[in-house]
Amino acid sequence: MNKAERTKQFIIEKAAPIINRKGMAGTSISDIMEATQMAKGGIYGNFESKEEICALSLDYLLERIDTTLNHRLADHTACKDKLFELLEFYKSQATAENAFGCPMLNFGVEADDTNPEIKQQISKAIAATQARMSKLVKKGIETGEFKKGFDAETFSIKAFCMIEGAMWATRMTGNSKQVRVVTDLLKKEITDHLK
Amino acid sequence: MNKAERTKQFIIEKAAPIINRKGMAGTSISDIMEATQMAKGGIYGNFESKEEICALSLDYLLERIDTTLNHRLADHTACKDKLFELLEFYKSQATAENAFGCPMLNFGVEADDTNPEIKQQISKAIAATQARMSKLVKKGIETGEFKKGFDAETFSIKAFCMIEGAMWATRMTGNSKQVRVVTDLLKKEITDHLK
DNA sequence: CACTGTATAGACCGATCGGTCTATTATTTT
DNA sequence: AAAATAATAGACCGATCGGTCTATACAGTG
Repeated sequence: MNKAERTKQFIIEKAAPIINRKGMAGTSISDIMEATQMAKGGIYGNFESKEEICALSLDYLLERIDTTLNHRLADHTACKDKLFELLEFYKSQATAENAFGCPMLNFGVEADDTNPEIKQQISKAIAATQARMSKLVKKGIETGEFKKGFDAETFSIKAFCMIEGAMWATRMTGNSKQVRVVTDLLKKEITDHLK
Repeated sequence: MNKAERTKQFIIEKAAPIINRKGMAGTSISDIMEATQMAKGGIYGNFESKEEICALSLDYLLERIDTTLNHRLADHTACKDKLFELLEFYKSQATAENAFGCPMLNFGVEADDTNPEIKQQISKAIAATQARMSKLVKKGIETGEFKKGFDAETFSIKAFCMIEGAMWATRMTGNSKQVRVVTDLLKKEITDHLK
């Protein structure tokens, strides 16, 4: 990584959490200047536009979640344990002090009706997230861990929607009950499908 | 309603859908000027600030959903039918051409971490929405329509999170499957709890 | 119809927006 | 170390932001 690439990465790492928190329209270049302690020319020497910074920030946030999740799931062998770990991860994200909501939801809600490119990024991320869960269920069936009646696709859609909705509701109401009820229900459903 | 009140209402009715679509930060006064065909002085003669317009727009959107839902539910007597109608309403909102996502979600995501007043409005709306479902389940148990084991609070939390998540996911992916799967699952759960 | 008070238009304000450009400073390469 | 190249600072740009103010137009009342 040469200087330019390192600087680019540095700016994205500083900008991404701010954009996730304040939104794309709500974040100004001066916010990013302040966070990076760089002048405007320094920023624009590395990016074409604010839009590009937003898109790359979203990529960065999504990738970070993906790798974190990959590492955590690798600690377990049983599909049930992997699914449980996944649920715990999202639950912790909803209540964590330093987390400011799911980037998919945050960027997606703003991009809807205004930014087709970002919307496309989100659409892919949703598919990938649901596919991860679906694969875990399917693999669990293959290995004989889960009953054959466990519908992978239905479960992954349901679980995804419930988790996203619950993380948001918990943040809004300041009440962790929402996410707790949801993760408990999903855990029970997984357990019920164990052989 | 005198002139001032009528004008105020008129502005909110024009502004609310725009703000719901483009966001609070993403909507400018000039957008509202264009939609209302009024000059800046005309707008600011009726409101103190853009913030006030946003807050009142949110109130308007929430109330409109509330009254629409009240009317629709009044068409049915059985709690099961009321719950089904409620699910159908949300489903139609997710796929409707003229709807631009749930105002609770749209405003809430943006207000999180930046606008405590709006966040408070959303928090109350979430509680009211869940309470509506919870009451329908409880009433159904009282009237002997539902089995006693139907947990009203758990169901309302789960259903709410699933619906919000699914409406959003359907809008993002452009695939109505998300909301279809979710409403079907919830309908099945309701049916399963019929005596 | 005239009078009076309210409501609106639109010029105007300073601040800030995203973005550009050049002089200067770092970093590489020789 | 010197020369060549890449990267940054910050003044600057026009456009637009939210918001104010006053002259004018309108509505409601006698």
